[in-house]
Amino acid sequence: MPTAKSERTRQLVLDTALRLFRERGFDATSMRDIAEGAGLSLGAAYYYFPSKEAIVLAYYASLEERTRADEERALAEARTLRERLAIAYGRKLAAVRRDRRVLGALVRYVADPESPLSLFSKETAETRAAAIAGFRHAVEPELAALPPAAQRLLPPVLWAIYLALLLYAFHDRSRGQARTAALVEQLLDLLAATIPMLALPFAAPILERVAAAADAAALLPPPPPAPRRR
Amino acid sequence: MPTAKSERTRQLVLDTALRLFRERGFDATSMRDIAEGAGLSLGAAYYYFPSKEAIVLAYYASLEERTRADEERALAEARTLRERLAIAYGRKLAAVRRDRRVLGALVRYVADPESPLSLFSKETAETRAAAIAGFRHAVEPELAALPPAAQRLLPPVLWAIYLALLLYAFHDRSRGQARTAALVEQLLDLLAATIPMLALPFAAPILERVAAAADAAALLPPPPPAPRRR
DNA sequence: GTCTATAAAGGGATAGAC
DNA sequence: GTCTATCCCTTTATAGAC
Repeated sequence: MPTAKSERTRQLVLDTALRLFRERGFDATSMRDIAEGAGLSLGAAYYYFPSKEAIVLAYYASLEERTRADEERALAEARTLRERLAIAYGRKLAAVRRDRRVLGALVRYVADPESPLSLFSKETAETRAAAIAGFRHAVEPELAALPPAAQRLLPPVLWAIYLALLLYAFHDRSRGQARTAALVEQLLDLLAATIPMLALPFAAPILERVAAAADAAALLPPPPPAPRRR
Repeated sequence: MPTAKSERTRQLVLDTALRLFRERGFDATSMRDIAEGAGLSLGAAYYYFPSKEAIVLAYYASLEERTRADEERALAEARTLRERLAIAYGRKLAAVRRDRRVLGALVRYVADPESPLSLFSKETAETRAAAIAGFRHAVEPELAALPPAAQRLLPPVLWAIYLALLLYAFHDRSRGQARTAALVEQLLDLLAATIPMLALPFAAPILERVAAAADAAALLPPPPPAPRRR
């Protein structure tokens, strides 16, 4: 059971690390710098965080937690599809905007097949599922009108688009990430216009094929969300 | 000017490193191991390669070079769109299949905004442009029939799909990468069936919008490929 | 030009004493 | 919980042999 003092020290290490990361970048900040900045020994810093990347991960986790409730609330009030998508995409991109350099340190791990932090690892399965569920939540009202294949495909596809957006945002050095913002606006227009079109007859056979391909690759969450008639 | 002997030694370092990378993985192999394995001093290894990642990069470059001509030849003989896409996608994926662990060491850099090896860095612009040109080459015969927006979009989009496939392949631990192979087959069917559909009237407005969004984000190669009438 | 030998700076991570 | 001491790593550097 962590004492209050321990919790304070941990927070001190975290805050110091984040400050240094923001000032100099992740790679240019050593664990020795962090320990010294926090007035601790190197060993003490490692007592709280098993590795340097774990510090960034802790920051990411707290960010995730803080935005979740925020997002739920905003979603409940949103009226149109576009508004709901804007919320789903906007929240975490805002965090990247504020802290591109720090969160960017995680990017290298998410694509690395050997890393437990990888996008597709067992360790991140829960986060992944939660994120996809978030997108499902955002398009819930539209789902019923879509064919079954679209119902299964849409949330993971929105998530994949989100990953691509994140990648773009991390590389976006424009002022205030203006480019990312412009891209998101255009993307939202596009999605709001095209998602309803998935219900049109010509889309069905294509969607079936895409779903079949995704299934062959084990890319979709296994159980189709049991469509029920009332 | 490198002598023949120097070239041999360099190759020896490269071969030894690749052997060890394959046996133990990139991270678990130290430069000391490589030097020792090649019967050289540590300094000699650094004489040939400025860093450990440079060794993997040299391997990647030679791979690229060897496959390029191969691909050109195969493309010239291919008849259908599907065959041409199969060639464009198949070659490098085969290399990943043979050497997932080694090439996987590069994956962490391609998404890292701070790395000069990043997908979007100036240093990799040439490779990027060449890859996109390769996909343009593969769909050349179809392009003329498509609307201008589709002509601009298709090659970079095929390249983006290729990146996603690579990501999938690097994480694919199934035997002989059977999953990736299955996914590619399905994807080829899908692309061969849908690319011609881009010429249908209903597609034009959507394509225009996508192109506008991509332009706002500076995602497309600047000059539209000057369509000329004969 | 091609190396050997050796050292040292600076990093991440760990062991074990207190 | 916190410390010091230590290990092993990458990378740079240097002096000199062939």
